[in-house]
Amino acid sequence: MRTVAAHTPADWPATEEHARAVQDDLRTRVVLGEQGPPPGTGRVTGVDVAYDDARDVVAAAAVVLDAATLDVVAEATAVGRISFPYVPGLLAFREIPAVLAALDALPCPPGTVVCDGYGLAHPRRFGLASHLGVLTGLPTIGVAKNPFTFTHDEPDARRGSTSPLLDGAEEVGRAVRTRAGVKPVFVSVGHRVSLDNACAHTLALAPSYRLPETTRRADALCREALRAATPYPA
DNA sequence: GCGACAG
DNA sequence: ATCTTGTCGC
Repeated sequence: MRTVAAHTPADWPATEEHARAVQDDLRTRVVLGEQGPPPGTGRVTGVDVAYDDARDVVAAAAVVLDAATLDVVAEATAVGRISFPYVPGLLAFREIPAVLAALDALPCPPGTVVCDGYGLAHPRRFGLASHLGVLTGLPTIGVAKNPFTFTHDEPDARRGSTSPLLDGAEEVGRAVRTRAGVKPVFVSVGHRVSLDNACAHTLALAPSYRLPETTRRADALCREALRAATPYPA
């Protein structure tokens, strides 16, 4: 497993206003017409990020799984300085530099990338998963643990049931029940994947727990990387 | 103006 | 995200 240094690009937005302008520019490049790779085939990569705000340290992890077996095929981590404060709607600017570094450190192609957070389900329709997809060209989906500012009806209690995630009358994603009787996860399209396919991927990746194996593995790994790397730079 | 708000 | 032990329940 490889650990690399993550660097915030020199032209990274320093203000919320600038960050929003970047989103409004990049959003035009999201590809929505493709269905994306079928679930259970090829590789699927989970990415996640952990923070130590007090020490200004961020750690990202990318974990590649065999989509058919959910076995870990490869892992990489990246450690750096925090590139942006947490602002609802601007999460990508906080997570992306470290995530890109972790993806770059992988020894193999990531396949479809599963993000912690949203894609299209976003105030400007350009959440973390969409942003990462546009920057990498990879198929991406967003799986979030909370409904953010959106509304939804409770899906049926059985595993596999879904209900629309709504911004007013517009379906921006779906609440997906990955475990019977347990709070659903909130799935949205990132880039080059349809919503139906994103939901199918999510279910295929979560046979035993609420969260997809991709995010569970990436979450555990980035926390470990944060513990091992603090403080940074050493 | 106030409250809500992915991670 | 992060601070944090035990505890109730399937």
